[in-house]
Amino acid sequence: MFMNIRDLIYIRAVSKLKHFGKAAEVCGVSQPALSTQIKKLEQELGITLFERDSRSVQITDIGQDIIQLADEALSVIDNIRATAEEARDPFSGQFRLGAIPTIAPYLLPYFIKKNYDAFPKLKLHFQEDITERLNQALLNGELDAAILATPSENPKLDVIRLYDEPFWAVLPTGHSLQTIDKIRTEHLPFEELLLLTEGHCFRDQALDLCQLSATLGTRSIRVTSLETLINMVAAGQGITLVPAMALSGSWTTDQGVFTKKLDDPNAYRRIYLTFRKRFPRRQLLENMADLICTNLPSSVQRIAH
Amino acid sequence: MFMNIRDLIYIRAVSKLKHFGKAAEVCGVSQPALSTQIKKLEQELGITLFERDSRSVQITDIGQDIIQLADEALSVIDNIRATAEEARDPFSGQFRLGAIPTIAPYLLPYFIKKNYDAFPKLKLHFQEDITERLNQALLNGELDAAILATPSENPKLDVIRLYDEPFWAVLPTGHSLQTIDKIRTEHLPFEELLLLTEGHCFRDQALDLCQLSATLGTRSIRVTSLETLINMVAAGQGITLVPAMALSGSWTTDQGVFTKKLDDPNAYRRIYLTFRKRFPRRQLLENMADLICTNLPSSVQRIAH
DNA sequence: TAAAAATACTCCATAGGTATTTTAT
DNA sequence: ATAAAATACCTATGGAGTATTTTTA
Repeated sequence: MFMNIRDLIYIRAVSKLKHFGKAAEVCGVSQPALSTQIKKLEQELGITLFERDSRSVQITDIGQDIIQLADEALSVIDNIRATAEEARDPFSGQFRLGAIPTIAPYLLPYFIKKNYDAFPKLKLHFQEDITERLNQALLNGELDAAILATPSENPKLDVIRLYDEPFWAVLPTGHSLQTIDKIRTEHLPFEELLLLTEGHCFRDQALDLCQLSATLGTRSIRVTSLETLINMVAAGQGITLVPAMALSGSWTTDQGVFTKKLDDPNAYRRIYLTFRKRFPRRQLLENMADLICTNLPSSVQRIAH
Repeated sequence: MFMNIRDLIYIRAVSKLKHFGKAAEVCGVSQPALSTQIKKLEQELGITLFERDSRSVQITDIGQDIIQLADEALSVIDNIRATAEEARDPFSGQFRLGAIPTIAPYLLPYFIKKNYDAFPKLKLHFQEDITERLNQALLNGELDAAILATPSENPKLDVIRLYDEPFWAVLPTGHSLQTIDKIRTEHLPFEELLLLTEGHCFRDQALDLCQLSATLGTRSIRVTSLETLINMVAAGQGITLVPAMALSGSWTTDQGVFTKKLDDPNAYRRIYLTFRKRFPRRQLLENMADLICTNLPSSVQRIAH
């Protein structure tokens, strides 16, 4: 014996129609079913809601109060259904997307407009941070997905592969390598290599490619953006590597640098959409990944699914 | 499959404890019971409320919204229970009492204070009107009870007998009847009789006692209060009959009238507490009737129950 | 007599229990 | 290996149906 949402619907119907039989019909149940349920509710509450005989139904004072509250409760319940109904569309609601600093400023401009066109009901929120903190945010539910260049090793997370992004060399104009047709990794003067500060995954990826220890390049001042790195190259402070999409702003020799894609099959990184395995709107993730892949610049290689 | 109040309690518990097992314990059910109910609710709503695995439970965005609404709904449900709980006391809430004009001004002063002392939580509302309209108000639920001098013939209504009220003759000082020791009905000069307007039951009761036709006394101007009637007697315009309690204001010969109880076993009227048979707070009616009976002036005869 | 609510009973859907499996750390 | 949720399966409660009775205008 426990008050039921259906009971509230029953007493609301009776209070409106002042007739058990008609109320039962409206509720789609038999008159005895409705009568017994109302009687049970009255017993549970210990009060009489309706004064009734075979001719008429009258609502008691307390019944009036209770039914007003029942109306309130039912309207909140309706609200629950409506809220759920609206949210049932996986392409609606909010979506919190993270991206690392060596991707966000280059990829998102492509992405935002397309995304809005494809999912107009989706409210996108962005967060730019380094891989570690994005992973953290994913795990504690502050983010729904993140665009990373690192395949997560956390078993709670899963990924969709997006694209492969080649590495380009950035050298000061007039550098001896400018005359070489195909620049390979081993051609690079490692002692001149400028890198982002620790924590940025691209730093590790570059070091990895060059088979250098992590301690190298720490002499440099703390650099947290690829733009700054290229500017440093232009100022003759060394050379650097950048991911392909960082060059879509078309750096030219006019600005004191020249750029060349590394002629090396290993000189690329793989970009992933990372998310919690349990994230419920999986379809949204798939569609969003597709959207990203079909709107990439030609400098990167899309991965088909 | 229909959303249940219990389901809302379950999801509230899980959202608080972030743990299905502990939530189940708090709810007093087994973990599988709670798990399956929540899963069914999620299916019914078509959304995921919790992201869960064997290590952790996280609330989804939409889950957060739904649980907030569930909290609202549950608080209204609590309100329903609390309201019912409070109203379970039949001596609380409001009570709308009617009384006829030949009773209300004389009885209620005795009654109000005693009633408040006996039922401090009861909010009394009074309505003074003629019998017919009070009966009407009783039947359509505008009144809970009425003090009448007419035993209701309506089968929906029931009565508790309260007291018998003798009739007194009111005559102008110096009237020939003043010298008679025991005034009997047949002594009265019917042609001098002043009465209330039609609709007042006391008019009919007086006519009935004197075995007069209803047309008599209509020559008089419209009088709707016993006070006025007595003043008219004092002014020498005739004689009248009044119910005993109307004289508790102690009219004296100084004011030009003398009063005498009629020496006639039929010269009284019976007063009833009238109410709908189905009125749920029967105990309150009984106690209120007792209260009235034990606080009457000696001019009337209480009826024991 | 007629109309409506209450009661009696039977049935079945489903909430809940126990035991077990799956999953992830 | 452990902790927790999910699943399987069985039981029992209680909501709903049909038939009938009671009530009252």
